Amino acid sequence: MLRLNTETRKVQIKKAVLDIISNEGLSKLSTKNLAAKVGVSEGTIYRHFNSKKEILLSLVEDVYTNLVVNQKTIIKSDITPSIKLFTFLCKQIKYLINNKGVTILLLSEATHANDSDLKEKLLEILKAHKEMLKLIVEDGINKGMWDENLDCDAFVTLYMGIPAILNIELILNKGTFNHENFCNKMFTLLERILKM
Amino acid sequence: MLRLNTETRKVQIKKAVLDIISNEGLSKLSTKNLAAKVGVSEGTIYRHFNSKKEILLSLVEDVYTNLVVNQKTIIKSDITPSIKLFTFLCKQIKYLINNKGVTILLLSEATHANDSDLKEKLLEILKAHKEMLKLIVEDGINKGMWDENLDCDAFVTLYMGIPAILNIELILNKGTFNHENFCNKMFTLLERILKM
DNA sequence: TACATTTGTAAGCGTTTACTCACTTACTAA
DNA sequence: TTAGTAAGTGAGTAAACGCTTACAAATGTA
Repeated sequence: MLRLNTETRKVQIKKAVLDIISNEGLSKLSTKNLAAKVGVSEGTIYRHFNSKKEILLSLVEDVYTNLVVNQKTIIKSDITPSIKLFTFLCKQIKYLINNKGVTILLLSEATHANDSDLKEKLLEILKAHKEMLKLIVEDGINKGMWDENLDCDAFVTLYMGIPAILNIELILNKGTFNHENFCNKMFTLLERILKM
Repeated sequence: MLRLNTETRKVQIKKAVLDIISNEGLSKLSTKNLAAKVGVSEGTIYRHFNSKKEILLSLVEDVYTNLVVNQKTIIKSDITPSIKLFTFLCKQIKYLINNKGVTILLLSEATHANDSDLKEKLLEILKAHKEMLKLIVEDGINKGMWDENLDCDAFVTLYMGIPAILNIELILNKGTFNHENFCNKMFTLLERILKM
């Protein structure tokens, strides 16, 4: 009977959640399936979390920390808007590829989660991304590098489509998909919109 | 006891499916909930379809007919590539707004449906859209209207992000979202990419 | 060593799931 | 009028769902 402390188990459980979501889909995320994936009994899951919903909430909390807080350091850094945008895109795509389940949570559950707490948190993450991106674009315009006539909000919306379509692209180009290549191509197109 | 023929009921049931998906989410699409929405008993659902899966398959078949086949008429029509692209975008967005559940099916289920038949059909619709769009772009390039150095595939990928992010935008801009405005804004950005 | 605390388990709880079936009701055509 | 058929019903199924609990085993501390 292997015994691990609750912090270690919590990490294991949340990792297993993302694993199940990305490989089997949200509908297969049952507590039974989850326990099996971690390698413990169902009771053990409830030793460390009070409910299934609490697991997802904790997971989304982690996403906020790892993705949003991390991205904020890019905004603050002292680099050109162009490199900022490129770095922002690359970091985001890299994170979402390494945590595929997150994209599904963000885009499926945010639109109609049963639980409004979870939905609110997920929308917060999306809004935070849009705001950060807007800061980068406005910075570039103010510095006279990008077109001041650009519709900033529209650009941000179009940008957000990139993470939204990522999972589909991963399936359609299975095998040949290249992370860096993808980022470069998307950035090239974005630059064409921004340029004066 | 209201009696309707099977064709009428099938239409009702599939409409109810989209209704539930867009208003309550995929997880609430139970046969019990579905029967209640249609206003019949659960047994009646199984009088017209053999399984829940069969309902979804038939629904996706309809989407292919109504969306893909319809879009093909745009490709064949005798208008400039620019207007073709705009019409293509508008028709697609309009359809997805009127059938919100379709977007969720297309993008959530296509990535990890349990049923591979359904997944395959959904991916087919996505591929068909990409191919049609590619034809429009290549036409524009060949006619010397758009930049020949453009990465066609990358453009198509970026475009597909628009329907992918649509549902999120509908929630984030609830109340103020305007269909025509959205299409115009997105098209303006796309044109900036395409221009020489 | 003694004992409290933390972690893990197996069995089982009530509810919901997709689906079935024996039966009833409405329509159609001979 | 009657017989055949298509459509609808309500009670039921086994399996899966999220979750609980009584108890056992490992660990920390005295």
